[in-house]
Amino acid sequence: MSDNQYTFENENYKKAYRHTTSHILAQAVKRLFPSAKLAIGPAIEDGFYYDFDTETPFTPEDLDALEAEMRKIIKEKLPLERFELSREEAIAFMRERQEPYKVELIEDLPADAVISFYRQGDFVDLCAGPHLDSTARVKANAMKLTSATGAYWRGNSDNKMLQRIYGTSFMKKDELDAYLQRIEEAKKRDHRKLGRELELFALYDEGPGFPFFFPKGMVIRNALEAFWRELHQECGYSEIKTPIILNEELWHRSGHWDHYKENMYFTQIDGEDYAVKPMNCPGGMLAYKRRMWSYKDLPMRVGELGLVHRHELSGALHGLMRVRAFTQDDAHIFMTAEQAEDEVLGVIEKIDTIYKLFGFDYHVELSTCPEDFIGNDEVRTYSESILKSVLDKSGKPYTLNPGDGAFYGPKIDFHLVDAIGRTWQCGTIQLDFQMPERFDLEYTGADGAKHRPIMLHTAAYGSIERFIGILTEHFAGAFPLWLAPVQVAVLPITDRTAEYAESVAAQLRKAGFRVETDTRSEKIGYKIREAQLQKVPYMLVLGDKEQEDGVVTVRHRAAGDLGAKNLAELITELTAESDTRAIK
RNA sequence: GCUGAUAUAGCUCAGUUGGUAGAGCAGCGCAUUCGUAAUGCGCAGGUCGUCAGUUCGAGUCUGACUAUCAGCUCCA
Repeated sequence: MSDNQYTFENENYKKAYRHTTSHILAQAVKRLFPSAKLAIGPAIEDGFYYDFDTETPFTPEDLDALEAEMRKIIKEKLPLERFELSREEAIAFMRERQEPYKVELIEDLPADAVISFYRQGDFVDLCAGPHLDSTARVKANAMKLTSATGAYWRGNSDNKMLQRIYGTSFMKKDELDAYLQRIEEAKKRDHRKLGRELELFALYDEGPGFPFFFPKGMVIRNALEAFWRELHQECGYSEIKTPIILNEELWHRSGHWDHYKENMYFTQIDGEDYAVKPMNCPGGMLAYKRRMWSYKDLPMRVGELGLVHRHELSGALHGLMRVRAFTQDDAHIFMTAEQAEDEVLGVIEKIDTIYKLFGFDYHVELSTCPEDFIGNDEVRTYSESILKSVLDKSGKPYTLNPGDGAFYGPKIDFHLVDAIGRTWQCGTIQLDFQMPERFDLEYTGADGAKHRPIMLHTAAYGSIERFIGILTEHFAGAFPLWLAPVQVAVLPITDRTAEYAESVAAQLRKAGFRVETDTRSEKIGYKIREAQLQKVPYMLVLGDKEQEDGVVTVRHRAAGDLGAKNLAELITELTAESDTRAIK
């Protein structure tokens, strides 16, 4: 065994350590709330949780008391002992202890299974293990119960809601402190807070899930869209715009009525039923059908920044990350089956280009067809094999996500990793044989006969709104120059240099920069403070000296005072920084 | 949608055992003309989320609704 067996470098040890902490929590709950029924309590990403069935929810005071009890249990140095029972013995054992959820769990295990338990003092739990050998191994001052919430038994909203306690534990207090600090940092970066402070966007009670974008937020939106158009033009895409409201009949044809009705908004026009689009593809199908195409026209790559509306559950809404109206950077590629691999590879490269530009790391998931897949088994196998083959050839590592694809086909998802290590699902590539079938899409082949194309549905940002939310948190509001709502703040020191400041600002504007001039009769320190808080990339401090020498003194929001520069020289530098979309 | 919590000025928050609201910042005015993260003084700003109820009297107590927050479920 290696020396690092007993460290968090060892994933298995970390899991066992936290799982043991969760057993200590359960033991504490049984001591303080003897009537509580045990459900499950695994180790998770940043800690652990345990679900209990209790008459009343846990209060913050309960959590404090439980933490104290847990420390006691650690002090008692209880050994953890494993023992095994047969299925019948195990069920009888848990019946006797009046643990109905444990009984249910055991009943779901195979008949010949050997069932293991762990005992620590008076507490026994059904558990596969492994565990630490003693409660004393858990560091009493490096664990914390973080929250108590409701959670459904077995994650199913038809089941009873249980009380879940979340907690975390580390081997050293320093590590716990660092973890708590990271949570604080995430709070500071919260896009809902920054969006308001930087006047980018906001959500109002009048429109739950329907975000407002203010002028500064629109600068970012427009810059992202401009970049999207530029890149897609280079990659051979054309662009369309399809209607937001379309006849209900269309949604029956597309299958959305059967598979997505619960999430759709409906309306009536002149006595006819219409639906607000939750996805852009049906509109894209109609656009394709405007005329007959030749095999020479394929692959046909068509983009659409399409505004979609989805009725999300009220409790699921979250700032810009989860909204009810958003713009997808949708792209549809109509092609032959032979072209599929090359096209998928092309999209993977395109998405890679976009994420790298923002400094995002990412990982890839392959989701196979779900249970309610609308195609036959042959198509299911074939389409899944195409995506798998491309991923294997691309050499990108990926994980498998069985049954998580769209109702019309399998998909490749891109989860990007932000500046503080959180992941977000954004990009997607979905392979679809079904929509072309349902919409009777055709092209004329070299043989003069009519053939059916297949298609890809793809998105890189996923949703512009969510992407802006992620970018806001990723950069903590300090957007790179090309995205910054105000790129340069011109700050005259006294009224004497106000006119000079205006002329500097005018030249910057002429060079294409977004500039604000602060001519209020405030001290320079105050003006700098405001510009810093607004995370403006560059500040130009202009006093009598600068005016006399015809230069500007440059301050960067992160690098600080950069000294005096010739304005023309600065414009050249900033133009390069902006045009290359550099992160500084 | 479900469980729990919260809702007072543009923002962040006070508001004691029920006796019809206060601070800081932001805003506006005046003075100040200043060299790299907050100049001073003054002014204005709220039917206390909404609707009912209890009470002589409700920001404060009760109920319903709405929104938000932490999760569950779901997902771009």
